[in-house]
Amino acid sequence: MLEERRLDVLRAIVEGFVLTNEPVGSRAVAERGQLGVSPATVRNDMAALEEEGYIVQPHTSAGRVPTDKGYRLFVDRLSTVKPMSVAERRAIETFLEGAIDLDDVVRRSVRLLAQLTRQVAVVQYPTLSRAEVRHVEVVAMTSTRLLLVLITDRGRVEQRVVDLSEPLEDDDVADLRLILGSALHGSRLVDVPAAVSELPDTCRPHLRNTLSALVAVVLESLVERPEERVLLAGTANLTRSTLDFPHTLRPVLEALEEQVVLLRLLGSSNEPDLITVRIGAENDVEGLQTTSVVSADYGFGGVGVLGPTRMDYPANMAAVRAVARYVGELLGP
Amino acid sequence: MLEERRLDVLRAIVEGFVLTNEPVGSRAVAERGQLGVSPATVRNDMAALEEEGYIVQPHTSAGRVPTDKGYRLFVDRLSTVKPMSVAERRAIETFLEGAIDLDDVVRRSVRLLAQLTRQVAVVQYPTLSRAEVRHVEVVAMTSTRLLLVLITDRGRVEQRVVDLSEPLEDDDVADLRLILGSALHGSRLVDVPAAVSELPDTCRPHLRNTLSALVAVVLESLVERPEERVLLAGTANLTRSTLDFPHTLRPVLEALEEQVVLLRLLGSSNEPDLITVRIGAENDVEGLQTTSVVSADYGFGGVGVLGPTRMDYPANMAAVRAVARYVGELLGP
DNA sequence: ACTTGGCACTCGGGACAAAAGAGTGCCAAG
DNA sequence: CTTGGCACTCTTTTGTCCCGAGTGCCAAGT
Repeated sequence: MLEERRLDVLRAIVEGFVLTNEPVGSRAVAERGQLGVSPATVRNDMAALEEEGYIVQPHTSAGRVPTDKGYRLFVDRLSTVKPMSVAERRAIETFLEGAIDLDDVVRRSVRLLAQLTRQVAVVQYPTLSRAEVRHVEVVAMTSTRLLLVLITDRGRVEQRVVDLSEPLEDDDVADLRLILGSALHGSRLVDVPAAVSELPDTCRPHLRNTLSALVAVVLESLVERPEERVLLAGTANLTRSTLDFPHTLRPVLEALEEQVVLLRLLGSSNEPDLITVRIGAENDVEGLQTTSVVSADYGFGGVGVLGPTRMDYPANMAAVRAVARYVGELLGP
Repeated sequence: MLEERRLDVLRAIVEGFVLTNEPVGSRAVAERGQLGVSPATVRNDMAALEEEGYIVQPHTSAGRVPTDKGYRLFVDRLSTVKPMSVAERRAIETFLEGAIDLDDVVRRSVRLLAQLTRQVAVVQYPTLSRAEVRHVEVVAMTSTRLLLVLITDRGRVEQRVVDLSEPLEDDDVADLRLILGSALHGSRLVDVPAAVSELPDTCRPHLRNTLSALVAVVLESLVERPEERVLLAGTANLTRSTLDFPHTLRPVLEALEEQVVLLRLLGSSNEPDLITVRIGAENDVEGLQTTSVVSADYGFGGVGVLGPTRMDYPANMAAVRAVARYVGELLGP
């Protein structure tokens, strides 16, 4: 059927609106859209598209603007992820290559992504769950306070302070280190809970309490609070669309301060190389219902960008995918 | 001389403007300012104050607004840090008490400070330089890659990855750990460079290269890149004064993304219990010339808030001081 | 059955003018 | 030195008008 052209009209509207930030009228669509039809024809299609809820007009004598539903159709059926130029790929590569550190990789990635897309960028620190324990360290800070340090194979270090109910000798500390070390060395973090849960029962009585405390901390820090962190960059880019968000900016900034919220934004898609797009109200996060999020998984965590629903989806999807791939490679082996 | 009343007029103007965000006229000063004089009298004083550059009028028929110089005089001579209520002190205390972790202390402090002042809050992670080395760990990630971990007495952990030019045996790793450990244990971080710089010369030849590499990393991470980090919260509060910053918001957000800039903001004052206020152009940081910063040192780093020059200085100074004190106590022993 | 040009209609926004208000500076008197 | 009065200056508000953009609908064309 002639749906074909209607979709082209929608595409033209989306692209036009993204470009100009102004409602786009039938004439503009007819001319810029490369369809060989007159404005009047376009108007008919637009009426139909509006009927079905893909576009709206802000007021009677204005052009049309895509709705969330319209953008959704656009990304699902009308947009192709536009491949990045060679120059861009090289830029990404060289920019990330200089990283000296796990933290540095993450820091550089967010900044890069923010710069590339001119949106707010979010990058999650590699999640621990698939990492292996490389080393366990128990250090006495005082006689009743231990510092427990887990070092993983990806160069990540987790630390926890443990307060003890009874004081401890240096020898005991060494013992604990040994016990925990042999129990954990080489296990993947997901398997750690199983590996440690029985430990207290099998050790010398006078260490039992202390070991229980340590084990509890290990379990807590790994299971209950996976301590997933994210890094943010490019909030200044929100002001570019300050025209869009006149006073909607505040709730957005507020939402972005919550780590939990950010994690939820990146959360859902665990399949690498799948790009997730959440448009407007599809984000059931308070304050972000006028924004869209494009995210992807790099294998050990997520990366994404956030901006107004009126964003250049193809470009942002491309950038997110590219960065996710590079980060994945960088942190993979 | 009658300077006395002029200062009262200035105070009334500052307080009025902070309160209402609108230029304040002679009538308002006369009424709200509790001085027993007529508007006409006030006008004379205002003319004088304007003459001397403490206030300006945005346009001919508007009230007066304080200049940076006016605010400066205000904080120097007219404002007393208003003590926090008992309830507030208790709130601070209980809020910070729940911290489980060094990182957690910092996180809670920023949030608290942002909430208390309704400004942007900045808290620096405790600087390493006065900390003592509690433990040194060397872990082999691969045969040519080591992870070096320094654990300090305040529960802070510094880590660095070191790539080696030649592969290493497990025994060697243990040796290295021992050598570094005995050299560093107990030294204050500032003294570490001296403690390690001679090490390579005194050890067995076949470890010399590797040890040099490690030492180089230690030196670099401690001296050249002190890796001072800061945490930020409350950026959303900037939008409250979006009326002040119509489009000045963008450069501010941009500036706040630079760690270096934030460090400079907290930087100068190393004396605990001294509150530093930098007003408007006194911040020689690009983009922050329309903002003021109130900061203090808690002993191992700085805390502060940033907001429009039109801010409630006494209240913010009180909050910053209170938080700095609590954080200092919390991290002190 | 679509497409198209024509046409009347709606509305937002810019231009302009007049009026209202706020606040000042200055002066002359207390 | 203070104060009330007053003229003056600007900004802000309000109101009106008009233009242009864009639409919807219709009747004619293919």
